[in-house]
Amino acid sequence: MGTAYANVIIDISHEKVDRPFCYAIPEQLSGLVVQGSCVEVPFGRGSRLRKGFVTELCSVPDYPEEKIRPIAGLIEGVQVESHLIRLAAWMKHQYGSTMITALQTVLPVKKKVAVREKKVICRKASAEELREALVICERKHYTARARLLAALLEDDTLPCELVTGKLHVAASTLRSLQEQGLIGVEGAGAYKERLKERTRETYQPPVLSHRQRQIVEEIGREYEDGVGGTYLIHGITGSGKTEVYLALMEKVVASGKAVIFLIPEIALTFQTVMRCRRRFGDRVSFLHSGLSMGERYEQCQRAKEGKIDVIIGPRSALFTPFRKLGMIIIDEEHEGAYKSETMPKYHAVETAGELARLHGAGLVLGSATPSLESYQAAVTGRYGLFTLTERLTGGSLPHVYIEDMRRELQKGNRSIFSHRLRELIADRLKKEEQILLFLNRRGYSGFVSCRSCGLVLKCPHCDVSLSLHGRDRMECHYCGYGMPKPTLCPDCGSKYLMGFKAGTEKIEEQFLREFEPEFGRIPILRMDADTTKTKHSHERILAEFGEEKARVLIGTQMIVKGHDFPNVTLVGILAADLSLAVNDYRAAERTFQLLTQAAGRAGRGSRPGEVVIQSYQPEHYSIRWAAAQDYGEFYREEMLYRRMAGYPPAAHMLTVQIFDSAESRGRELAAQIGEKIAPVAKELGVTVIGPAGGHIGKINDVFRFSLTLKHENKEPLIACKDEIEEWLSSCAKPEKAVQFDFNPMHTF
DNA sequence: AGCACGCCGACT
DNA sequence: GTCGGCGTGCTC
Repeated sequence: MGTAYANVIIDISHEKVDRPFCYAIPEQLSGLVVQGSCVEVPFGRGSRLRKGFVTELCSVPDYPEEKIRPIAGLIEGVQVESHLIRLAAWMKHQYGSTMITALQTVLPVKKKVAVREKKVICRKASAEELREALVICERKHYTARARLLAALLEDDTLPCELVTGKLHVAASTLRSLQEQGLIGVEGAGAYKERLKERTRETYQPPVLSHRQRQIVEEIGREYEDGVGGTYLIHGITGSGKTEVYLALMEKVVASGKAVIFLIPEIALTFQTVMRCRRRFGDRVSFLHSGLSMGERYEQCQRAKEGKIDVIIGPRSALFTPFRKLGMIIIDEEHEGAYKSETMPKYHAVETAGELARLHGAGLVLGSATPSLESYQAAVTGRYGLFTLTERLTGGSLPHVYIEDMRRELQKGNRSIFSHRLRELIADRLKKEEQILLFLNRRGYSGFVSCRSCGLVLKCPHCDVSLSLHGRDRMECHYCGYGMPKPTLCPDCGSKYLMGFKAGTEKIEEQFLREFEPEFGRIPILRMDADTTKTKHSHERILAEFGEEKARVLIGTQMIVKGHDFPNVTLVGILAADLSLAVNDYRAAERTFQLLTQAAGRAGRGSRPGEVVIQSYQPEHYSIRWAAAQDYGEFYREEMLYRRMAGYPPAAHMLTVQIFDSAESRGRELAAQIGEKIAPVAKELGVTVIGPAGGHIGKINDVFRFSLTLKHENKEPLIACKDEIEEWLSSCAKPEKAVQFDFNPMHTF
């Protein structure tokens, strides 16, 4: 009898009860009640039965035993929530967090500020009866009732929030009036049942290429056979992956099941939205960060009621409560954005795998530069692998030049543009074709340093340098702290305090200096953290460039993701190796992905493109294979290094992150955790590295420490995590003090 | 959410 | 005093 109790989350839409309650499992239900079961439980003063879901089974109640009531009954049938609860439990186990936190990330938002299913109060009796009742109420000084009845004599239906709000009528008053049969409470849904029967435009899907059709047919066949497999579509940029996704989506929707389509948030372009709208009409829904709680709630409702077939959104779209899920599609599967930054730090690709398993659904991953994890799974046969190697437009792959910047320097070229890039830029400026200049460095913004003593101005709250914005303002990218740039060095008093401009800004300056004398005024757009601060500036800049309002676009990563500029025939990649400099096991992979993507931006139209990669270490394999557009060779070489060093996906890794506002206390906690797991780790053969200070020692006045655990398999690492979690709960540490990150995307 | 408890003002 | 409205807080 190990599981005599069950934690139950009551199915009421309110924050205050948005947590599990403990109930006893009666003997006749023993064994039948499982995680995710839908049960009836007595809740609240009057032992009214309410619907709830079992989140956990436990043997020891965490509540005074005499107050625990038994579960009244089991509701049969699979509810949408059952799958989500089991998914939450899986996430808690895999990534570490409390069950409540896992549930909160998975279960649809309880309405809170939501446009609560707008209810209306309506008159149920005749005006005559109402007037009589009103007279009685006035005599008895039932002021609230009188107010309501008087209002109902004016209008026979009133919005509920107006009644309970402006008229100050309590819910209990409403109920007693309802029992008297004077009023009725109705959902507004029936009230304003205006079905916008949007006649779906007769849509002609584009003709698929032979290869595209092959992929759709093969995955489609397995889908119809209920295989529930996982597939990786490795397709170069412009090879038409999206059309494959859309065709698959249509197949699944036609079979009566729903599709979840994940995209990295910034990749949701207007074109994607329109393409889906045309095919799925109002049965497709989009999820993005701009949605209010209410809108999100409404989408969940629509999904639950089966009014939506397709949801498109970032990783959180995974938790859309579809009753029947047929397929999950993840585009740009390698993107770091699919890993959650908050607890539980889940990876959407792995989580999608589990969700698909629970539903017996298919999982389709797509990328031009698959993550090593997915590609390994594909080549070892766990995933079905499909490749798309031809550009749809028929356009050939761009010609790629690698320029060794060390040699440029030897030849006396001290400019940031190599000789070849400069020639090609001049050529494009003459031909009126567009140029993309990509600086391979995220968040490389300017800093301020003293020429006299070498001091770099740092944020007082974080262990990072302040970046220069405009002429004389300094800001911290991590905590938002800002201050004016001092005129004198705060350390040595020297007046030679220099501001170094952000990378993109400097390139713009140099570009103009070198080319304006010859070509006159050149319209340039710049895209970086500085120019994309306001809300839609990101889209605006890309749109302007697309409309050819500028000849040149200079930017960091954000300019290379999924945008088609047919008139771009030259891509310059400056400092290709900058992303290799970071101390991170994924650096080479990220460099390869960025370079491949950037190169893929050239020659998407009818004219062939050229790409110049400038680097100080052109012999590096990630640069060489990116230039050759050879993913397979890159994969082989990179896997060799990962295997040698024991990094994912060759092995598994867990970073235990420790946060504390007091440095010594944090260091001590890290040491304690290290001691605590040492025996377990030794027994399981887990390698423990650290404790060590975080790569950035302090962010927002919170100090950071970490331990890194490695093992060939994931299970021993999970065991270590469980051990730490158990110890932590026994000494009542705040929940956020220790966090777990399995197979991290960045060094901590 | 929904229900009880308890305080407060107006009446048999 | 007592009745009922209305604010507050708890529900395993």
